[in-house]
Amino acid sequence: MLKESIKVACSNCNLRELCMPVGLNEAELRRIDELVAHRRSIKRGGTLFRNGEVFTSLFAVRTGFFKTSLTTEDGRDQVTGFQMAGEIIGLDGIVNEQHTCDATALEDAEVCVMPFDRIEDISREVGALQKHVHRIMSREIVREHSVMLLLGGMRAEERLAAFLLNLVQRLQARGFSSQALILRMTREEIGSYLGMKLETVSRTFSRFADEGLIEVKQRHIHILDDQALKRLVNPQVCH
Amino acid sequence: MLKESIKVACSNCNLRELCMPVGLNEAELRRIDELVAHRRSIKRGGTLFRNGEVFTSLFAVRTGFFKTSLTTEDGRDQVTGFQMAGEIIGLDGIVNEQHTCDATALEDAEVCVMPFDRIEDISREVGALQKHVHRIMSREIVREHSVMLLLGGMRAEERLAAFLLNLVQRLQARGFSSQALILRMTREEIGSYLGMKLETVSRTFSRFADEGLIEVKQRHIHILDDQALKRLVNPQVCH
DNA sequence: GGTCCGCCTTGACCTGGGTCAAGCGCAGCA
DNA sequence: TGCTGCGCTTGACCCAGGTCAAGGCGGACC
Repeated sequence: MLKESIKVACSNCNLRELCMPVGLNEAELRRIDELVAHRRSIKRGGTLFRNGEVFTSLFAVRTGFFKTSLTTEDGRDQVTGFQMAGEIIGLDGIVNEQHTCDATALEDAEVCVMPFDRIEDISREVGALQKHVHRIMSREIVREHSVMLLLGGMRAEERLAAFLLNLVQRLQARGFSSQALILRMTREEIGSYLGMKLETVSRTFSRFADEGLIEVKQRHIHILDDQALKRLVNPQVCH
Repeated sequence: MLKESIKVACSNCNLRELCMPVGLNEAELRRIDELVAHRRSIKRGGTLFRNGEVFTSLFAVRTGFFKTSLTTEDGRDQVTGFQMAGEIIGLDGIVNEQHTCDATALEDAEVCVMPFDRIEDISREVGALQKHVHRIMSREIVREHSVMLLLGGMRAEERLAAFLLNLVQRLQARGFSSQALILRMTREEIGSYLGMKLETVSRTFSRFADEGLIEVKQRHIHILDDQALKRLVNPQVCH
């Protein structure tokens, strides 16, 4: 819960092109800099918000890694997403001004806090921001469509392959290797996200390793044959 | 593709409270009336838009019933939602100005066409509309979370029970019976949405009927014991 | 009124992945 | 340096739901 009052400026943040609209003029940039009220640090295992809490702000991940999850009354829970630097958390809270999931840090993290009424005010003046907010929400909707495809129609190995490819692609967009990655979540969390049990996640990793597609050492994954993974997700059209 | 130039006005549409913000003053109402460019009729089986088409407008369902679905390159497809009167279709297209799914009419239907740049223009002036657009998108995100929960963690009978309860609740909000409903979609489409095969949908309906929870006659469903259905979805917390 | 076709139901069988259980290995801590 | 516990792996077994196959039913069209 600790808040830092360090003056922050999106205009010279190195994640700017991930969080913010591009092509702004000087005046618009200054307005955008007012978006972030402050930053907030969350320790590994801590929560950014919890289901039921009142919604006031969106959060942009600056460093660290989060999961969002929902828990049903009868105790099952479902991971709805994993968020890394530059991604926005909290969109679910807008509709009823109340968060409908938990956001948990999977490692020590820092976020930019953007009060939503401020976002609304500024985006009424700065068209590029308005457009940007719409695109971010639409992107989330499209992402969830692809998760529905994954959960609804794919087999375990297809799901896991799609998951790895997606992670690595996002990491690459952030300047990391496209072969090596470190999983910040447990097998159980991966399983929850992908609709399978942790044992199945583990077995499927082992199978991929046996077949030479990846190397697995704890949470360190090395992708050896991304083409094969891609073929798994999208079995070539037979003709 | 036929377009009608009948002058339409949201301000006295009987679906207004479903599609539009409430509590507007006279001037705002007039602005809102400019949102809908025209109406469009779609015959049963016809498409409102298809994956890949350029995005220009959101659509509000006036009459009829739609499904949205995605098709992978290898031919599998996933129904991502069913939309009825008052609901908004097309949000997925905003992010890349291109639709990412197909929207198909499951019965003869009519929609209001709302050019998105017009929505953006007006919502920069009318705060209530801006808020409304945000809420609609957020609501879609939350809905998809609950579908992920359903696909990720529930068993076949829980999914189908949740599906029926959701449908009937939405119909009730539109003034229809909370006991009787007519399915507008095939067993296969239900199955695709719920991540199960049409045979399993059929068998599960039959099982519900045997147990006296519902009556099934073709696509006519009569709910006899909604409490039991609710218990299925949310097995009572044991204590 | 008959025929056709799409949609649905039901049965028999099979299998992917869930369940249960045992044990391993690394990180943190005394 | 050894202990403890969490996260992970692996094996054996089982079952929900998928697959394949054979009709049935009702609405549309001749």
